[in-house]
Amino acid sequence: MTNQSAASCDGAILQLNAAEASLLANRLGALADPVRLQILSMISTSPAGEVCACAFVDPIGKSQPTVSHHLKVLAEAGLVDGDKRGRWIWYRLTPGALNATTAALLDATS
Amino acid sequence: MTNQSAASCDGAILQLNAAEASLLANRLGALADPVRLQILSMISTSPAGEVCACAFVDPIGKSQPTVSHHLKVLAEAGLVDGDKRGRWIWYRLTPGALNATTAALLDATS
DNA sequence: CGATTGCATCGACACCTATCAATATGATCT
DNA sequence: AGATCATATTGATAGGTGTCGATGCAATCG
Repeated sequence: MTNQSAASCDGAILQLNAAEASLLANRLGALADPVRLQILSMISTSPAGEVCACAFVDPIGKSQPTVSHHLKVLAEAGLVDGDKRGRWIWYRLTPGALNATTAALLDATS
Repeated sequence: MTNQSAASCDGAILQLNAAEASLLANRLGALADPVRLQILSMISTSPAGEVCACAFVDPIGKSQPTVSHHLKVLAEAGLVDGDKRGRWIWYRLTPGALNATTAALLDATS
């Protein structure tokens, strides 16, 4: 192989700009936590499609403030939506949000 | 509505145990960074399907050690694979790795 | 051989994040 | 109204992470 060091490192084009990459990274970051994945899993497998906030603490084994923190992260990422009914808040998955994120990821990586 | 606080918070079952959740969270964490997403994007859109490590630094605008760090994270997550040829290391996507992660995520959230 | 080049590693730093105890808030029950 | 309960917020802390300059290492070049 001849020496073509300059040419060897050309040809790669930046498809994803920094802003788009950060946006997608943020959405993926909201998913990259075991507690949040367990929360999403519990909601998705719940017969009613919604779970009371109080129902996460015991199975997941974290404190109530910690669970509350993760629910907030998920809500701010648009992955879940809380509905206050009486003293309780029922969380459900935001329709299409998860699929949108995975689709964006697969799209960004062709 | 009568007071059934105890019953109100039952019925949600933990599907994803902590170990499975951590494993998936780690894989997602490897994706949850703008620089790493840009790296994956550049490789995926490269005509040859592989990109020299030196080709990431300029377009992404981070230092060489920083890029090297992110390539290591991606490699340890099994998302990319580096092939040393001469003085250069060519990175390509690990076939199926991205699809496997998104599939695991969608599966965990039914 | 010595010089150069591509990449990894190290050390340091700033920043972010997960976690919990304590407390606040706001709604319901008695 | 006062007590109780579900949830959020605050404050503090420990550990993780992105970043870069400096340096080391291994391979190629001259």
